[in-house]
Amino acid sequence: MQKVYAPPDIERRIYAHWESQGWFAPRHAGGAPYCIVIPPPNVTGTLHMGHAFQHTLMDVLTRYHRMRGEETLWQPGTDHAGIATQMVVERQLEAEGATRARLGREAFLARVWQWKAHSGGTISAQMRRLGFSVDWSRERFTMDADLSRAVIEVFVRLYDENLIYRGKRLVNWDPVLLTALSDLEVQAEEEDGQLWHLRYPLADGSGHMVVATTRPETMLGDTAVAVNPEDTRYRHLVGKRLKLPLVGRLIPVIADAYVDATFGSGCVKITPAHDFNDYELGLRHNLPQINILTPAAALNDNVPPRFRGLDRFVARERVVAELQAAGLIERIDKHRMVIPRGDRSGAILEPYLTDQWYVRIAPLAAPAIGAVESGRTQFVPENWARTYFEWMRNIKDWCVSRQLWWGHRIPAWYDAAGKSYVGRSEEEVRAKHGLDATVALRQDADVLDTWFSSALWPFSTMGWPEKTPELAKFYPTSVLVTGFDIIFFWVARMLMMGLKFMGDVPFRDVYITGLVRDEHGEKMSKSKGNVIDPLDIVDGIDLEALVAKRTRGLMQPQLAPAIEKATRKTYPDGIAAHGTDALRFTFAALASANRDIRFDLQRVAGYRNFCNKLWNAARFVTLMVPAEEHGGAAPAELSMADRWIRSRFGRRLAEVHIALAGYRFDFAAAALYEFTWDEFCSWYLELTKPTLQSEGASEATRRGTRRTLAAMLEALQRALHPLMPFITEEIWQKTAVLAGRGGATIMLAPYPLAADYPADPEAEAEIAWLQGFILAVRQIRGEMDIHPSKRVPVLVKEPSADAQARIERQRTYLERLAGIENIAFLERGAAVPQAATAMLGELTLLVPMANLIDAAAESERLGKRLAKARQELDRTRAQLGNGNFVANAPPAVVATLRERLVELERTAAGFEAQLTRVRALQSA
RNA sequence: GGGUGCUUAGCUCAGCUGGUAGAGCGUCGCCCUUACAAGGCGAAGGUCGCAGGAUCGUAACCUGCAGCACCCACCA
Repeated sequence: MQKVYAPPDIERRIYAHWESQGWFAPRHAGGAPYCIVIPPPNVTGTLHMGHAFQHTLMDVLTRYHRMRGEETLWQPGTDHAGIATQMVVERQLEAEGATRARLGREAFLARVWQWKAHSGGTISAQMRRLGFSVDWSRERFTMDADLSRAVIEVFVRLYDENLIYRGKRLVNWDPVLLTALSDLEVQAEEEDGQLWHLRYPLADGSGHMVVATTRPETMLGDTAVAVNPEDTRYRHLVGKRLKLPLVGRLIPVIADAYVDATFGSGCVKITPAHDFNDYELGLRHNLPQINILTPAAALNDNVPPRFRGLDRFVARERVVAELQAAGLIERIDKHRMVIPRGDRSGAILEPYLTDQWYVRIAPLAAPAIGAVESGRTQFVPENWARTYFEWMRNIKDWCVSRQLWWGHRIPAWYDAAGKSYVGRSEEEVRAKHGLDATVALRQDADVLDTWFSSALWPFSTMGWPEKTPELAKFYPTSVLVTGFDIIFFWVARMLMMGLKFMGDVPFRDVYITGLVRDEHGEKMSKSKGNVIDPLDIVDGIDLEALVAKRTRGLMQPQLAPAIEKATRKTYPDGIAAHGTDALRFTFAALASANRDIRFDLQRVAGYRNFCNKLWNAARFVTLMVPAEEHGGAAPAELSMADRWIRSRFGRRLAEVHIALAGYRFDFAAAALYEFTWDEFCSWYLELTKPTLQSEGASEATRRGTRRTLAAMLEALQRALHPLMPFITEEIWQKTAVLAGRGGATIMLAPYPLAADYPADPEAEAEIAWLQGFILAVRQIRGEMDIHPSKRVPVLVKEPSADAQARIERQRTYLERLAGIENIAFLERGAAVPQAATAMLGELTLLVPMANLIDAAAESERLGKRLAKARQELDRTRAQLGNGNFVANAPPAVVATLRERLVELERTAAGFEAQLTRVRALQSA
């Protein structure tokens, strides 16, 4: 084995092998099914840190359950991501001087498919590099033929049950993308605006009313002015008419409780076609709806000719200017207001009157609420259920039609009169409604919201509406791992659709991960220039390439210099290669509950070092254990250390199993890290050296240690495998044979069970004592700056017979690990030499000072120790002196404290005695 | 206007059902000791945001406040 672990070549080779062997596919081995469906990333997208993070957790679960013998499927696939993908291709066209409209629908779609074919493999290539064990043979795409069929089937069935309808109403309209959006796609942002106070003259010339508005241009579409019915200032005006300025239309003054008399002037202009509240109010009062905008948000022909064709913002200036000129603006206030923007385009949205398809959602939401209430699906952490309930209980009908080309075309056809027919195909529609070939039908031009198909993902990927064996086995899936940002978009909708069409929840658990942020806690985004490609952490990237990557293709190129500067500052040397396993372990270790993760490259470096540590531990084992060790009939005997490490391993495994059952990846990672580094490497490997390298031990004991060494290394690889698949496979391939274990791959080997490593309290107590002894001596050495290669003598003052026996038993280990030349006993009454002192239970350890230790330094050191012991002693005494405590605390707690008191008193007394002696020496 | 999360060592974070405050990184000291200098050994460093309360006892439970972050929401 190489001296330093070099991940890149090893990782690529291993993954290709796993995949070629078909080991990612579910295997029937008698275990229960376990299934995760991947949140399908955008097919043309690239893998970002959030994906890498979430996929790591999914892969940990997948590999863990697979190793436990469960029939495990991680279902991969990608999403067509309607708007996002269409926008990308349109931008490409724009760069070529072409447009979607000029190309035509068919050619445009061909172009998108072409782009998908070209860029669609990026994500899967990245996923392979990160070791994710998805079953590629089942990869799906939301626009595959069978998934599209599922979409149509769902649409038609919902329509047939009157759960989908078409209607003309106000919708959130994106005037740049020229499509309707759902409520969820609206980003409400607070921005600075103005509040214009306009004078509307009464038609009878008896004065005017002042209305306040943030959108003066919409006055051209006003059809009323409303006041609160209780508002005594205006009550007498209700029923009168106003002459709408610039337009001349007569509009009524109406009363409606919606109006807040205390805001603005207490009078509200009503524009039913361009405001959600006004729309509702207009319906209540039978007001006309005058649409004054074109789809691109310019003024249309329903306004006076001089305004026609003006963009909404130009029109605003014109309207304000004309009103101003006419003396109809009372005042203009600054005003903080909420502006709705499209989440993709960033354009200010318009409430716009159009025909759209809607899902009647309340009947679907009710059972989905019930499923979470009853715990059939559980959120982890559970507080996310509150967020879910909050939204679900106030849910509104879902606008599912989009005026795009890229997506699932709505299965509705219209005759010449505009009557719509919904069916699985034109043929079905004609047959069902008796429409022969002479009746011209044209299919609805719109497509469905991307999330409509995503909502079906847990069953559409498994062959629904057919009754497939996959559905029977893997539905409901075990857990969904995703971010809070798509609880509404996706999680809730999957629950609704799953319950509706499969009759059961789509997943048992929903594990909500935190967000991956940059080193300053900022959200990562291209425009901030703080994104990191996970593969750059894995394989490394030099500074120039990183700068280029971050500044290329910016929406706002003027940000490039700042981004470059920040990047050069944060990564002056670029990013070193850390390997996949280190990155994955980092993600797991940072995945605690309820917290975003602030990504810290230093942490990855730490876990890369951990990989190297593990690697070198494996090298040590290969040097110590000969290939022919295993399988021999020769007797073997376990040393205390052998028994100890097995016992410790069992305890750590128990922690890991509990942690993973509760999605505490950080706990699992910590347990394995600490076991590997602190217990296995720092203690156990060191303890094997005296056995294997010195003369004292019997051949049977040496054999026992060699076998334990090999067995523990092997089992440790299996325990670590879900977190660090590559290095563990590599080590396992090289060393499992030493433990008499074989197999084609570690990924199908059984996950170690805690029960196979039962606790051994005797060994744990003995080694704990041994560690205490060694640490005590090392502390003296460290604090006295004794050179590591210098061996020191140790005297044990008046040890009991038991202690003497113990020391004799462990003498070799103590001497070797603490750098002791020789341990001797100081009999009662014998002269106590000048020495540095440590207290270990009832034992006083002395390191004689001759030439080694400076009396002043030891005096200072003892003083510190004594002060610490006294401080604790005081605290313990005070607590035990509290009658209430003794009376009320559980007896076990009191007893423990009493023991500690005795211990502390002994320690303090020992230090005190020694301090007196050292001071005497000093003054002498 | 509702709601959620967070506040613990210089930094990033653990701390499960209340019973002597932990880790990683960083810092300091001594070491290239034959698995590993991407390492070994030792050390320093914390009024657990603030204020009340319940308790024998709280970083942890309750209440209030402050700060930070985020989500939802039709006040023109």
